Amino acid sequence: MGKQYNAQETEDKIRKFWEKNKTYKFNSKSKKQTFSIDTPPPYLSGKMHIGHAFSYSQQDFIARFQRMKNNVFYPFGTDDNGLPTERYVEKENKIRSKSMSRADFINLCLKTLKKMTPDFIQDYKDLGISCDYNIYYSTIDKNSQRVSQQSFIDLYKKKEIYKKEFPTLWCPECQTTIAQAELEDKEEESLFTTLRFKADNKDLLIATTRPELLPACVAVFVNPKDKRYKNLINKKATVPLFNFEVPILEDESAEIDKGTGVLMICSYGDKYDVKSINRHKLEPKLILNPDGTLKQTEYKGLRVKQARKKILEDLKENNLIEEQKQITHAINTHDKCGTPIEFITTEQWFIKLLDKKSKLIKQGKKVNWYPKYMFKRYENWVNGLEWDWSISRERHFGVPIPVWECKECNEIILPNNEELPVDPLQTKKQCPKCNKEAKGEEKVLDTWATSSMTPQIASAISLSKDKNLKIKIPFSLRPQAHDIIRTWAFYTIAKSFMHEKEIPWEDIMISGYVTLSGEKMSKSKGTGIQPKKLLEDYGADALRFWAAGSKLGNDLDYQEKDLITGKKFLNKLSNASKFVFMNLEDYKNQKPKQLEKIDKLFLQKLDILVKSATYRFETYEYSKAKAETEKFFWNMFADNYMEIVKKRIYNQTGPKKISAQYTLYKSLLTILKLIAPIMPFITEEIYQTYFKKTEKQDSIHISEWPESENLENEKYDTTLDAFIDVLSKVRQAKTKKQKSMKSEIILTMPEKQYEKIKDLLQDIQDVTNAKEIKKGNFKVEFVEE
RNA sequence: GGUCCUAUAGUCCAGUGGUUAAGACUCCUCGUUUACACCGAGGGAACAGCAGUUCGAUUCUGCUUAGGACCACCA
Repeated sequence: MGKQYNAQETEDKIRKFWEKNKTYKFNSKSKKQTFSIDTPPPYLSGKMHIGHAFSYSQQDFIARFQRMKNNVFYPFGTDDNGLPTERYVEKENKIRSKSMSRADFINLCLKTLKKMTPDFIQDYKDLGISCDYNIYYSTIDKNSQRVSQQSFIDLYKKKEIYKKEFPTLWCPECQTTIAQAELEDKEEESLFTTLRFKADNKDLLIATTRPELLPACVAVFVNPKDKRYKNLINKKATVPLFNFEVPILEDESAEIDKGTGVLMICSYGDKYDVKSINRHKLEPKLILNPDGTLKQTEYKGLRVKQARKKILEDLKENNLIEEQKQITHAINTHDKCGTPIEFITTEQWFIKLLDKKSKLIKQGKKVNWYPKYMFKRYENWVNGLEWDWSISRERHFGVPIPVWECKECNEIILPNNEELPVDPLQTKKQCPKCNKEAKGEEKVLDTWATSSMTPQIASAISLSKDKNLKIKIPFSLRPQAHDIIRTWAFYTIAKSFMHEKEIPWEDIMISGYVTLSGEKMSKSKGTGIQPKKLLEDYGADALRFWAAGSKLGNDLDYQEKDLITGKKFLNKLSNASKFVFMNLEDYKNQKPKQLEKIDKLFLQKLDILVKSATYRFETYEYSKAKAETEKFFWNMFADNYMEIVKKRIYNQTGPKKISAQYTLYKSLLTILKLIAPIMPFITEEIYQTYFKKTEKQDSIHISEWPESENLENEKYDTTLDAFIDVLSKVRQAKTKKQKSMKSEIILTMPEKQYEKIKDLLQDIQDVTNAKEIKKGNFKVEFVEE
């Protein structure tokens, strides 16, 4: 090592060392307790994002800490299921998925994924994420498909799954059902038009933003308390332009002062319509095709927006518009493509959720949330659920729904466990009842239906590698970001509850976001910050150092200066280690019979740090562990202790020197271990360079976490604090006089102070370069040359 | 509109019912070359506002303001 620490070079070397030694391989024979982590599988799309670097670093801090205490099960997966992958593969291969068979398209996806996966995973390895990459799954691989299909079959048998024709949230762009969790608000400009309906030969004014749904109008609502319309109740209204009659009904949900107080119910404009139509048992008029075009009338074939425009023109021509104004309002869109959603009646598969809301909240409560308040978000979401989980998707790429339906008697046929994973479009089945051929289900499962099984998937993978190895549910930990509490965390809890009657993990840690000048980073903002570039410029340790800068769950502003600080820390650590071992050449790794008092006091301080840092890591407060260790190292160890022992090390021989050497060795090793989870590369480098020959373990990351020596009963000795106080005063005096720290002095201190540190007089003399120490009023005199 | 989070130097970020309110970057002064100028010593600089609880509030409570997240509304 030179004077300056070269992160890039070292990290490259260390990375290879870990790979060669299989440092992070899960040890199935270990007698230690297993700490199992339900690693988030990232979407395999493009390069690693700074947000990923942030949250994966945070979970890795915990994984590495636990690895030094327990046996860590830390798999790695990629989420290759679903629309983003489908889109990516279509683009990459310049094809349309619907123009080929499902099996062919899945194969193409798998081929494309295989090509890009290694590069993608490399980013995580470069960051030092310490997964066992051999315990790898893709959410579309055979094992995942099997687990996912088993889940479907199990829930079907438990009568938790049903099929129903129902107006569901529909994306006309992706042409598939979506779940409530996939909705995203979007502000949109819209025309708010007040139309002239007719009732009792008079105008009945109704406002709407969706005139294209006029042909689907099935009723008009007014509030029973609304005096204006009382006489119209149960009469008929005529729909403008289309000239058919609909009933005027009273409904308490109609708000008197909203719009004109009258509203039209169409099939279906929004979920309010869906509910209203059900409540009043009205016959829906379905006018939308799955591709978002209109069915009937002369507007047939027009897309929603085109139809709206045309109908408005025609309304205007016929003088049926009373008023029109521009408004902005929020509309629900599909989070994957931003297309406004519609309600379209199709036959879909559902998992029952609404019947177990309170039980799911109870399950959520059993999980330890870090930070605690994140549970509220879970609870709010579950309380707000309005639909069961629609799990079928009209897509090509995904886990096939493993059922056949008899064409004759509609009997549902399930596959046997040995057949899984199965594609019902590839395998033919006959109805056991009527012997007729059954039709394979064409739909695939919602991606969350599969990724909500990650504990079971990872567990199955490990079992396939080692027959004796069953990773139990609940896992120890789920790490994830807060934006997917309502999806990933929620669905996983729901699935484990329905399958195992268990919580999926004991703890859940939720990381915050990376912000830029206080604002949330978004893909649209582009953000020129690429982890890859940062790794090249500053190294993974520095990036991780930054990621350890905010407490769990908090957002953190990205600032380049924090990486510079990290880099400085690396340099300091590297240099301090160099100093220590320069002075340990004649040290035989022996514990001295008698420790010098100041060494003992210093080790006591170190012990307090160990205790605190351990507690911090155990409760996921890695940022505090890091801050405390960082401060101790720089201030206590480097600036104070090292200065204090310099002279003794240089000039003394025998027990006094050995005591200092022992203390330096032990404290440096301890500090390295405490900071190793945060900065794995440099700590490994120092360990390999200096400690390896005397320490047993091959890698610092599988070495024992430092034990605190249980000083509870021992009273804390404040002598060292008093000592440092004196030292600090002397330094102050030297600075004021603009003298060198090495300048020789005569030190006078009060009786009380003198008595307090009387066992450490030699040390204070050494570190302050005092020629003489006297009692009296505090005074620093300089010895002139 | 509802729920939740956040508010500390120019910037980022700790922490506390009584503290000289910590650290980093920046700024100023000085020092230093047998670990380190990516250094050392020292200095300057902060508890959003208003009320309440309290002997005492930056810390607890309420409100206000600002920012953020999630949800709802979208006639």
